[in-house]
Amino acid sequence: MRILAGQSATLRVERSWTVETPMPMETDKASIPVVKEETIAQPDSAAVEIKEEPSAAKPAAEEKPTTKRKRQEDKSPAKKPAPKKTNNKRRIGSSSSDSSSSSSSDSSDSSSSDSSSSSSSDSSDSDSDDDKPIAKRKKAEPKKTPTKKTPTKKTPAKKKSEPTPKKEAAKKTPKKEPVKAAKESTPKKRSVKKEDGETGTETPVKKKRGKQEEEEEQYKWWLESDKEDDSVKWTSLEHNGVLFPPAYEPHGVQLMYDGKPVKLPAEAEEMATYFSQYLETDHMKKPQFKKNFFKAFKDILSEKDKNNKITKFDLCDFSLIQKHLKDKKEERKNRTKEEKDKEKLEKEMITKKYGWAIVDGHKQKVGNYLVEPPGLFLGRGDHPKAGIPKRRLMPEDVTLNLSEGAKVPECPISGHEWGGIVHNNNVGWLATWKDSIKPEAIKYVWLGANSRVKGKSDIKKFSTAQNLKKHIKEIRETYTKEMKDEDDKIKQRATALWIIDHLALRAGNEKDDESADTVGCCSLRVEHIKCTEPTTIEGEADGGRYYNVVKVDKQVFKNLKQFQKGKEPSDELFDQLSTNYVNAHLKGMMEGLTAKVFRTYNASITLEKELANMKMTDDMSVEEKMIMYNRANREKSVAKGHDAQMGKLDTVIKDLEEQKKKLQAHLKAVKKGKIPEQPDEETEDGKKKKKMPDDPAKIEKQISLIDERIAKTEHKKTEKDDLKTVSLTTSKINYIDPRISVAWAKANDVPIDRIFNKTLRAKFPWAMDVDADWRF
DNA sequence: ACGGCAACTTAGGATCTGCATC
DNA sequence: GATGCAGATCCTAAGTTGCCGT
Repeated sequence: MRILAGQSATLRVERSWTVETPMPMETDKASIPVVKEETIAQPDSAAVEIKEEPSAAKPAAEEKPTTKRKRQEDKSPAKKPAPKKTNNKRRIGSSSSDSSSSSSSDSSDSSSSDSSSSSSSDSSDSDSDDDKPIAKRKKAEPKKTPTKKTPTKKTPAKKKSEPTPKKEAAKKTPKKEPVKAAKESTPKKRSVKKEDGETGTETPVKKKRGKQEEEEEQYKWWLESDKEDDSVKWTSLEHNGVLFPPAYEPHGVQLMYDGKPVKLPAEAEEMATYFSQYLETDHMKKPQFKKNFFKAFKDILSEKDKNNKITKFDLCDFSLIQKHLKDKKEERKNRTKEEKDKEKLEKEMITKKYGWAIVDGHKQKVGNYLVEPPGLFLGRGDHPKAGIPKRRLMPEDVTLNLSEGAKVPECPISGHEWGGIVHNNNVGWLATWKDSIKPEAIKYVWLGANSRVKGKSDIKKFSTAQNLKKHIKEIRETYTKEMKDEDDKIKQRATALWIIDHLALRAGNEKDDESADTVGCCSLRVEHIKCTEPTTIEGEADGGRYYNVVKVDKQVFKNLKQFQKGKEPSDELFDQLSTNYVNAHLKGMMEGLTAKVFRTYNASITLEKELANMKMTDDMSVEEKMIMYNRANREKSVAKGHDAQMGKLDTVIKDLEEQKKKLQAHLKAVKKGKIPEQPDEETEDGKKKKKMPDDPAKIEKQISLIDERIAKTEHKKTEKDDLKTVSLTTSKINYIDPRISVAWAKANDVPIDRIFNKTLRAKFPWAMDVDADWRF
């Protein structure tokens, strides 16, 4: 099992966060051991043992059938597809007008471009500035339950996991919200936008293209006063649906089975092809992956050919297909400029069509508009379902969400129909479907990270974290006190909170055994915590175990011991807790507070503190200032300790050392006059292993070469350790309030683009306006 | 008060890109 | 030009949380 990722990061982090914590946990690794025992506690959080998974086969088997079944059902389109009702004509086509793809690349939206040509689009941009009003303006007509009804999610339909497609709505009653929405926006007009465009009338006036192109780029939604109800995500939504990957084109390359070429049926060939692309990856090290794949492969083979003879994985040789894939890749790399340009153009056309949605009159980027292509499931860790083929999605699998009046996008695959159309403005997704491998998993197409909907929720996240600042003292005092409560449940809760606060462990929901085995706070098991003497070493990562020692205060130490007492290693440490329970309690202490808020809060407050600690002087160059900034950030990212890249270096070193040992042994033998037999071996990736030379001098030379490489790798490792900016991006994206960095940059005259890359800037446009003295 | 599902966020591997180097 | 990298970006698995029904 793996401990939740976040956690590991946490550990180190803690150090920095110390400041704020009531009980300072100073400690650096070094110090740890020294501390007096009682105080110290060292929960090792994470020991991770990789556990082997249950038999892979079984899940696979079941899965498949399901899929199939599902497919059939889907067929029924259910739902009335198009509520189109009124007018609406499509803007769709038009929008595509030209526009620049280029723009797209740039941050926000380049929407402007299009304006020129198509009416529709332009309108959008122009709107941006002024339009806000526009959007709201009319809307009237659909009055009826327009959006309202939307709320119905398809939910009702589904009852349990029935594959039943969506039936849309069961109409759940619209909750009141919708109502509200409706009334508020009295004037609303629905998708005015398009109309405008089409008509070309009024709106255009103001839009006047000219500059607009440039200005429009930004729709400053964060400046809008928003009294609107949070639960209503839009009043009008139009988009062009989703894109499906092209159908599989058989290449005819054969599989070698037991030394003989076999022509595979297209379906099997497709599956074999997906598998072949992973031949040289770590996925091959997971037996489960191969097992699951092969089971599915055999099934499809026997379905297509009653006399299928391919039954043993070990007799399959995919190298021809692999070779073919490599050739194709090579070919792609060598495309001529014209070919590349042509492709680029095609891509732009596609983006133009699918990459945008019109939300309340504003053109906003869509996230992943391409539905997940078929392929093998790549679970992380030792996932029991790794390697199972994900089936190809068809329009029938997909439900779209758009305005009631909006035009329903044409189904991109002829002869097929959308699985359903809903009008739910209480949710932010544009399209959804069920995962074929994990039926309980639902996939979505969302608006882009820089869209209003996503941005608003980001702001909300950070303001909740800011709010925690006001309550943290009391919360900490409370749980510190409660750690001594006689009621075990409260005691557990308090202890868990301590862990969540200090270690940034995730909440830790329950999971079934069909999932990867990871744990978070509430699902920690007795075996994960080891309360040892102070001498334990910290941060030892080897093999599959992640080991970490953290100093905790006396009470926590005592409590953990108590909770472990009398339990089996596999028992839950906090047997009385559930994430629901813990979150409910948190909510009682502060509105909107949940376990994950602590991570955001701690990460943000720490950065702000670290930045404040950096002594900045006016004569520093930007470069020097950046060093300071990175150092402040590092305090946190360092927490990560061994990350993937470091792990890789470790592996390299280990491999080299092993090789060295072998050579040394070989050398010894040779010197003694016996030359050992060296069987033909194959390395994992199927390449022939080179035999070791029998000449002592050569062997020695090889050894010294290896020594050199080891030294080099070690050096690299140190360097990396030092810089460790790793995952900085992640924290910037997810946890740290961007305004902290922006304010710092302004205060120190550092250009924003030195701190935030393009993606970040696009994601946080709302943070760019803060003043230099803004404080979290 | 709980469990399950839907919706949404976050993490981290896979891929792509641009750039430095050989 | 081919290579190798690292950072940016894409993609989607795997979390969390709210809500709703029982």
